[in-house]
Amino acid sequence: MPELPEVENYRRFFAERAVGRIVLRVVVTDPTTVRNASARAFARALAGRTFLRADRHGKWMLARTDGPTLLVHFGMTGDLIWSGDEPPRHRHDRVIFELEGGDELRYRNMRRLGGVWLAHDAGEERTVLGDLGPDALTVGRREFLGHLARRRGGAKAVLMDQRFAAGVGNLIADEVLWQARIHPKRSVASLDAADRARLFGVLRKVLTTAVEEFDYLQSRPAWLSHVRGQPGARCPRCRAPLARVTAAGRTTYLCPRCQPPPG
DNA sequence: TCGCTTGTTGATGG
DNA sequence: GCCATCAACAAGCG
Repeated sequence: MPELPEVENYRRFFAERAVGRIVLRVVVTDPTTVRNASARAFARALAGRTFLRADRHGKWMLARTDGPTLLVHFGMTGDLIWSGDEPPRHRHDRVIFELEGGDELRYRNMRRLGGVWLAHDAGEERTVLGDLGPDALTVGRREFLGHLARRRGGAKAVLMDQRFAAGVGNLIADEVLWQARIHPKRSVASLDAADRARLFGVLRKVLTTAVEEFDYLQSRPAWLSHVRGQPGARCPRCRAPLARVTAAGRTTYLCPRCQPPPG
């Protein structure tokens, strides 16, 4: 599931359910999910701690405690599960936080892409998160355009580069480029001022909308995402059949009429 | 069996 | 050094 909008909703969910609560015990059912500590050290470091705040940067969730910070990446299939919504544990619940009062928060991930890390200070946090660009939801227009001016390469590759703007994944990139009428393989160097301004405005609009409507894939029939991947799908704007190509190494859907190819 | 999946990283070649 | 591509990781589905 998770690109920026999903992770932002996980963050809000975590803030509602876990912030202010004490961790009684941490159960690691899959040690490979804990990435920069042993399962035992990870569990011991968080036991007895209180979750103070939940932040997000791009696709990362950062859960602050009165001890170390818990860093969570959801990969392609990660999720947060609350025991009150789903009492029985599931085989893909790989880390379980037992909270004071008897509730559990569970990190579920079918595939093992993603995981959890601990950071004991700001330096460790930077090491784990890597070289992330500004968060794609909150980046300002000036900073966005400044970063864009220094980049070369295809528009989709740049949008999805976490060093450019953190949080944009394969689906959001397709949606943004389709709404902005920019071909995914178009070189960003070839974009004129109007293209760049449109790209920023659309990115902002798509992300803010998707964050507030968790089921935007279903609830926005005028969006590309609503029909993306369906056999025989047509452009919601002009009804032309969608094209399927590979760009930036990922399956990409676009409208050949609305998004004219480069050259 | 093969191909595909909303992610990231490292190797490789131009 | 930059950029594009591909394999690998991983588990499930059609």
